[in-house]
Order: sequence, then structure tokens, then C-alpha cells
Amino acid sequence: MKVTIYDVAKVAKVSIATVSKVINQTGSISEKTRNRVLKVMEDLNYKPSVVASALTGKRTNTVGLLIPDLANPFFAEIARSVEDRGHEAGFNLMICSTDNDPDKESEYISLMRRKSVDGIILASGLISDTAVKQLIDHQIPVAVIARDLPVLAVNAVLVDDFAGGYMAASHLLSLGHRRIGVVAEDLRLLSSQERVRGYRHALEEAGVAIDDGLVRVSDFTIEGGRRAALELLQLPDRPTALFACNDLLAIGAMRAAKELGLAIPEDLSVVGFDNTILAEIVDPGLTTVAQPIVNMGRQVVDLLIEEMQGEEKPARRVVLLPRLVERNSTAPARS
Amino acid sequence: MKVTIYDVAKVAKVSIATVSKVINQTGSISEKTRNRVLKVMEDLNYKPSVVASALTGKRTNTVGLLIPDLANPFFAEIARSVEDRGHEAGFNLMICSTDNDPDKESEYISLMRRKSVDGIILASGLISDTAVKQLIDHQIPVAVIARDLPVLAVNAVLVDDFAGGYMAASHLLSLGHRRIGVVAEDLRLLSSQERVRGYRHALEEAGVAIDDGLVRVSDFTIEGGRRAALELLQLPDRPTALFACNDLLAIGAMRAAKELGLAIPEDLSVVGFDNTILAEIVDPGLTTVAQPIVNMGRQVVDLLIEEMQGEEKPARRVVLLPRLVERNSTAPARS
DNA sequence: ATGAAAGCGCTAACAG
DNA sequence: CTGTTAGCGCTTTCAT
Repeated sequence: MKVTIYDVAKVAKVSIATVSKVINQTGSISEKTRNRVLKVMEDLNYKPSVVASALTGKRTNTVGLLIPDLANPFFAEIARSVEDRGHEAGFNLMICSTDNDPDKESEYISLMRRKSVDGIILASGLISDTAVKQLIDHQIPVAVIARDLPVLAVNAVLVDDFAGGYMAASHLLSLGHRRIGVVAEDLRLLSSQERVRGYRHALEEAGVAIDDGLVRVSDFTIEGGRRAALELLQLPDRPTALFACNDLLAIGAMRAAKELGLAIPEDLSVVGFDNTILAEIVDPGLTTVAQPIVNMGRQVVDLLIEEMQGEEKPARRVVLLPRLVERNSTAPARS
Repeated sequence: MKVTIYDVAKVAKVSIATVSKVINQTGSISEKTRNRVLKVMEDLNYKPSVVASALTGKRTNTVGLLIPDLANPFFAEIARSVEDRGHEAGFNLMICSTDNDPDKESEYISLMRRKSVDGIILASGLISDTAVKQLIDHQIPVAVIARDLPVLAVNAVLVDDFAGGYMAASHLLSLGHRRIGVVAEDLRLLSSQERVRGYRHALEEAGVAIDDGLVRVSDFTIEGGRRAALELLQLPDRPTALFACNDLLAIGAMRAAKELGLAIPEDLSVVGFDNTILAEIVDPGLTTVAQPIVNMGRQVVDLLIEEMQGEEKPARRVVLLPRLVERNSTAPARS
């Protein structure tokens, strides 16, 4: 059978309270007793039950992480950085992939509550405001990463998506491109809207007319990016550059170009977003707007921890600046 | 405050036992009472505490997943497939990245026990036999994926690594290559050894002399693969083909080739292992030995579930056959 | 069909 | 410094 605090107490000839105290380093215990208890715990290979201690109101030392898709390198990298920081802070991650499905999101949030996680980190997209509000109302620490929930007072860390879109477009403009297509993610995501807005702003600023036909909405997959790009590239007056709102889409766009016999960057420039490992690996290397993933991971965890410690600070939004990483998928427009 | 079973009982004017019974669909409850209780649970937005119910001996509906690195696409894909199947079966994943560090592995295993997971899936490499044996002794369901622990009676699903290595080498041999280098993973991993053994076997069978200098051990990173390949490619009589024991290493090898001005596949053929998304994305497309990741994920979960249901079947090893996916990184050797 | 009560393993007063 | 005891929220006999 499982060895419990009672077993330890019995063998060490003390009360369970004493054992509890040495486990938690609370109260005051004589050196001698402590060592005896410690030894017995060792001998019996005793592992205090987190479940039991949680029931008395202590932490579970696990936090939930909701992301759209673990198999998507961007989110896998986010998850890893959150995990690392979490490990330092002493907790584990319960990870759930939602596929950006609001039903799954609600289901998982509810599940996390039932499992008494100490907090929840949200990277998944469409979470309904009410679901999040419920968490807040129930005092469950929440922090958001790589997504914005502007209406709610929630701790969040994200990049300036507007600036990112602006940087991408400006880069292409500075290379002389004038017809710049966009392969956007699901526009229900605020971050997507912002990226497109940044793009638009750059164009306006440069005095380039905006052609709404040049913006195509896609899903989150390479295949989706490919299809959207295919449409754009078969337009009568095809764009000479494409801004894809994430690296996966950008790769799909590169595929589309290849199919149509367009060379990158000679015939078509492409810029992505995220700077995942994929951007580094495709050929030609993908010029992309980098999110500081590791840093973002650290920061959400830190925000969450503050919250878990009950500090009643007002919610903060940490907005990091993205950075353009130039590789070889962009070049001057042909004159 | 949190709403408990007592609150529900009070409002519904029944005992907590009755509420418990409607929650768990046990005992027999009149239609009328059931509906009343259900309604109250709804109204109060009551969520039964998994922690409390676990303390009474029921499942936590969470299983631990130990992998080397969540940011590694192969393991991220494994994790996702395990998660999906787990979701169907009603449980969540607690995911831990171990970096193949035995200390972390033990630490995490111990932690999972403290947290009363219902079972553990191991994909991490070096887990000491004693750690696993402890789990088995304590009747904790364990299943292994993509790794072999041959000494122990543990449920496992893995590909035939030997066959995979053999396929990779045979493919290169059939293209006329005779000097075939190997970029191996950490040889403490049985799977690595097997892949190399398969390679050796293919060479022997083909009557090609084996040159141990052609096998370089690396870590799990692109950079490691690059370095190892660089050494191999600078050998006086350099290999015309490379077998890299995973896709990441293969990509490193491709980088090395590029640095040395070698064209792939004209000057150098490269084959990888795993068939992650990376193999599809690099240019040229990487010929690689595919592991049926999704299928593997399903199968471990199913094995684990059998175990959790207490079926005292002897441990099974499901060995799947890998499959060579030919892309454009391999070509006939120059004559 | 329903309820009373004894735990599950641990924590936290409180008493001594 | 150490022990007694009352919960934490739920499950499960066992009565009724």
C-alpha cells in the first residue's frame, strides 16, 4: 500500500503533526526529531500526497496552459519556455490544445478549475470574455500570452502586433514593392487584425493605395497559406511581395510561389511572422517578424506568479517590441 | 467562496450522498430528485472537485508525459497525438521536458507520483531502470513510446529502429553510395544504437566495408548535427552520403554541406529519421525514415488505458514498421 | 430511494 | 517542542 504520513509518524514515534511540520518546515522541531523523521521518510520512500495537501487549501503546484495547437512550432516553443520558467518557480504544466475551438476552450477551462490548478495561462485565441471573467471572478490567477483580451483586466504579455505588421510592410516598401499581398490569419483574432492594420498603416504612410482584394484570410496551416497565396499570385496584376501573418502561412506561400514557377526572392518577396525554427530552416531563409518567445514565456509566468501570491496589483500588459529578422526571402522589387 | 457538494445538497434539500450519486450516476435516484439536483448544480455553477474525489481513491484523470524536449517538433507531434487520444479517453496531460537529464527524469517521476497521476507515458530517453521499476512496483500504469526499455516488462510502442537504419542505408546503397557517413544521436539511447546497427547490417549485407570513422555521435540539435557532419565531410576521403539519425541532425548536416559548398543531392545525399514537419519544409525536401507518429500516440494511450483498467495482461511491445519517404535530398552517387 | 457517518491524507490551530 | 483534533470536499458502505 501507499505509505502515508501516518506510517511515517508511527515508525518515527511522533505525531503526524510533527511529521507535517518537518515536511513543510513550519513550526519548530528539534534538530534530533527532524532528522529522525527525515530518515524515516527516506527509508519508507514516503512521498507526501499533493492531492491531500491541496484539499486542505494549499497549492497544487500545477498551472494550466491553453494553446491552440501543441504541434504548431510557435506554440510548442511558447510552451517550452513557459515550462522552463515554471519549473524554476516550482510548478508543472497541464497543457491543452484547443484548436481555437471556443467549446474546447470552455471545456478545458472548466476542467482546470475542477482540477484546482493554481493558475491558468491562456495562449488560445477565441476564449470568450465571459469564460475569462468567470475565472477572474473566482479569483483564479490568469495570464495571457501572445493574445490580447483588451476589454478585460488581465495580465498579459504580447508583442506589438500593429508594429509588427508595420515593420513587415515597411520593409517590403523600402525594397520598392508596391503591390503587397497579405495572407492573414483568422481575423477574429485581435492579433491578426492588428497585424493587418499595421500593414495598412505603412502603406498609407507611403502613399500606396490600399487594395482590399490583396488581403486574403486563411487558417493556421501551411496548406491554407498555400491556397490563399495561390489566389493572390494568380491575380491579373499579381503582387510582387507577400506578408504572411505567421511562419506557417509564409511557408505555404513559398510553396505556392514554387508551384507557379516564381522564384523567391527574385520574382516574389515573402515575409512571415513569429520567427519559429521553421523560418530558419526553409530555403531561402524566411525574413520574418520575430517574437521574443523565450522572454515572453518568462514574463507571463512571472506575471502569473505575482498574481498567485495574491498581490492585488492592477492588471498589467507587457507589450514587447517585435524585431524584423532579415533572411533571404525578400529582395528589391524589379523595376 | 467555492461552491461545494454541501451547498448543492442544502439548496436541493437532499443529503450530500444523494448529490454524489447523481454526479457519479451510481446508486438509484428517483428521476425527480435527480433533475432537481441537476438543476441546482447548474444554477450554482457547481464543479465537483477532482482533488477531493481523488483523495477518496478515484482517478485524477490526468496522466504524465515525460519527453526530452517539447520544442523539438518530433516530440511536440508525439505529445499532440497523445493528447488527442487522451482527450477522447477523458484525461489531460501533464507534460514535462527532461532534456534527457536522468536527474530531471527522476525528479519528475517522483513529482507525478505525488500528484497522483493515473499513469505515466515515457518518451524520455535515459530513465533509469530502477525509476521505472519503482513505478511498476507501485502499480502505477506506465507505457513507453518511441523508446525501448528492453529489460523491463513495460508496455511500449516504438518503431523498428533497426529496420529504419537498414532502410536508410539500403536506400543510399541502392543509389550507388559506398562511403556513407552516420550522424548518430546519443548512443546511450537504445534506439540510436539500433539505427546504427541497421545501417551496419545493410552495409555488410551489401559487402561494403565498415569504417568506424564514418560514425559520429552528436547531440539532438541542429548545431550538433552540423558540427558532426562538418567533421565527416572534411575527411580526406569524404562520404558521398550521410545518414542522420533524426531530422534535426539531418538539417544540421545539410547546413554543413552548404557551408562547404556541397550541393544536395548532387554532391551529397542525406537521409534523416522521424519525418517531422521539418523534413517537409527544408529545401531540398529531406528523404527520411518516417515514424507513424499519430498512430504511435494512439497506441500508447490505448496500452496505458488497458493497464489503468487493471487488466493484468502481460506487457506488450507494439513494434511498428517505419517507412522510407523519398524526397529530394538523395540522388544516385556520381560514378 | 435517501441519508448518516466513517474515512481518504494532510494542514493548522490550539493545548499542553 | 510536541501532540490532539477539527476540518478540506467527496465517496461509499450501511441503515432506514
